Amino acid sequence: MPITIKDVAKKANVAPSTVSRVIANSTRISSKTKENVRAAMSELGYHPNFNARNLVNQSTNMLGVVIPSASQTAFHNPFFPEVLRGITAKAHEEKYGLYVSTGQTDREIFAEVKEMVQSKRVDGVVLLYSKTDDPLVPFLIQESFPFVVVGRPPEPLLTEVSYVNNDNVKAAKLVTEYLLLLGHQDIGFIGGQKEAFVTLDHKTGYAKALEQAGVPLTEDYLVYYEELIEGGQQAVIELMALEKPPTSLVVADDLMALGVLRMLAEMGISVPGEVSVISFNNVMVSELASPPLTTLDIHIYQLGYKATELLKERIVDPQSPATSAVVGHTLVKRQSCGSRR
Amino acid sequence: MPITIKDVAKKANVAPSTVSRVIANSTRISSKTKENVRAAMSELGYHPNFNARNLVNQSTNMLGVVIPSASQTAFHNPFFPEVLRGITAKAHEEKYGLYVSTGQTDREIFAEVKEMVQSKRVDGVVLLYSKTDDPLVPFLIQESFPFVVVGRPPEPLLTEVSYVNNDNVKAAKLVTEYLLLLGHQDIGFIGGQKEAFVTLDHKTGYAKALEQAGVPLTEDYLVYYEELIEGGQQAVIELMALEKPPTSLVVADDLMALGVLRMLAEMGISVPGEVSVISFNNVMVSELASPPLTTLDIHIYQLGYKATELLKERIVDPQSPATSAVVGHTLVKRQSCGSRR
DNA sequence: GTGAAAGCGCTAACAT
DNA sequence: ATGTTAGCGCTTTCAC
Repeated sequence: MPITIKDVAKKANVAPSTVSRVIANSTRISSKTKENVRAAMSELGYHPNFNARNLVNQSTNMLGVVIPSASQTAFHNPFFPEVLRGITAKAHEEKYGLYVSTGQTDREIFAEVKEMVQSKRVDGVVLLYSKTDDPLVPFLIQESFPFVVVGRPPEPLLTEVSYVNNDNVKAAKLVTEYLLLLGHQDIGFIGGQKEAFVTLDHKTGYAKALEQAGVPLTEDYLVYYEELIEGGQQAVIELMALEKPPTSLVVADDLMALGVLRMLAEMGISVPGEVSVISFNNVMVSELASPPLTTLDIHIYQLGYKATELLKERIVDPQSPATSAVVGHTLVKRQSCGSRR
Repeated sequence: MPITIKDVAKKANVAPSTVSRVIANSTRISSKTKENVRAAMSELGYHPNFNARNLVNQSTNMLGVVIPSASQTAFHNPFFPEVLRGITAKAHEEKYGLYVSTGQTDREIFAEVKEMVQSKRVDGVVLLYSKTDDPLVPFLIQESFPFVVVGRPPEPLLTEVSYVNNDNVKAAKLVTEYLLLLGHQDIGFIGGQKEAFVTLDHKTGYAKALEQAGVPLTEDYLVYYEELIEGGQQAVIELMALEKPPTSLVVADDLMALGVLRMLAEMGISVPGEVSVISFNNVMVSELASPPLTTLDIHIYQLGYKATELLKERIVDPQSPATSAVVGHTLVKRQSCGSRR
């Protein structure tokens, strides 16, 4: 039989409400009573029951974190642990608990989110991805439930939802320009999942850079695979089999790039001697690749941290307009890119 | 104003208790009433409020997951995402939600666990580590709160707490013997955190193998560092500076081993030509090392999955005796070990 | 088979 | 500054 607020009240000779006020540290309680009550609390080993508190407060101090359905694979990509670190840090600062989704398929996840929203398991939701035609975003809007997405929502909703993102267009443009300046003309583009906004944006930035440099875009140079080692390997096969294979590669993700490097090595193609490789994310392993990967650091941790910050705002004031934040990027030059002159 | 059980009751012309029974799918409700009530529920878009339910049931259907305090760094080690995958999978099967700890220091974590236990935020706890003199285990025992540890508890508590572990002694013995059989005599031991039980066990297995082979143990060959790239690098410096440096290395963790490989490469020492390296865990990146790491797969996913299974048993029947499970290991031979003959 | 009513542990008017 | 009281939304005896 656990100790309740009533037990404390009795022990301290006050009303339950007084105890409640002491817990909330209300200013309208004399410091003497506070002392007494606190003494009684610790003497009895009292601890507030969160379920009771949640029920009356209609909130749980929990944040839901939704990891994409590819999570079996997703968790293999260091991106997720890293965003999680950022989310965790801010959540902890704000005294929020984290409820992580465990669904394995899109349908399961949708059901789970629905449940956590409608059953009020959490006060807000962080979506760790965004892709075209995702049902979650419309659902959350319709329920007018606080949420934030890491990445960006579809164009028409840009002003309606809070999100934090990199400027992926600019990012892709930058890396492409870097390759261009190194003298490369034949630049392959190894994109990630085709439905992901980040992929679309990368493509746009890549195309812009080429256009601006007056280099025609070769459709054959555009390939799309999952952000996994295997994806990178397959992409290389596809690209290197071309009549005129590219001399440099823009790769959507470090992990993919590792696959790329590996396949290239197997083919006896030297990096950066014959082919240059540049990728995105700057996940830890990119440093350990051989050669160490030149990559664009997108500040993943910040992404998570900022997202949680925005989410908190929305929870505290649900009426507040949707806001967004752009996290910068920085080029980390290592040894996978070489000059073509 | 959310829809409550009362609204449904009114709509269906029954009492709230009846609705409750329908939710619980009680057998003592006529199927006709069930139909009616369910119709009313979906028509109104009713969803049970978990906080209310939790309050009366005195449970939350949540599992707490405690990640070690080194989590800033820990999350960098793919071990954690991988156990999490296992936990997640089983939790989802059993319809449990996951509440992950967000504390950054040992003290914060302890406070957090205390809070989640005493405030009944979760029904049980998974401890993702175990080290000597950890206060969490005694605390949870004292509170007689259901929990399970991944790894092993201190000897005296072995029968009191549920845990799932590898046979780390045997594992370390195996890898050491492998090196021995390849003709190595001078085998360095790069352990992880000194307080961790896994480290102690590794050390024991290593020593056993040497003893059994009649090879004297050289104290200088034993070094301990954090399970991180940097740790591996420093360890190599320490070991290679010895008058008679080892010709092979048993490394506590793949990530460390990457650091080892790297530092060795910088020193111009070839692997496996001059020095052989073998490690534990078989985390994805070990395959991508150059040379690809020979490592002992400890089935991390299984560890998490099994742990959750045991935890569930304890929650369902808190009186049941503590149980434990041992997860096997398999040697994954790749290219970082060579013969010495 | 179904309803009435009490109560899980807490908070927040409202009263004093 | 403190006590009284009425719920929060649900489950569960106990009636009938």
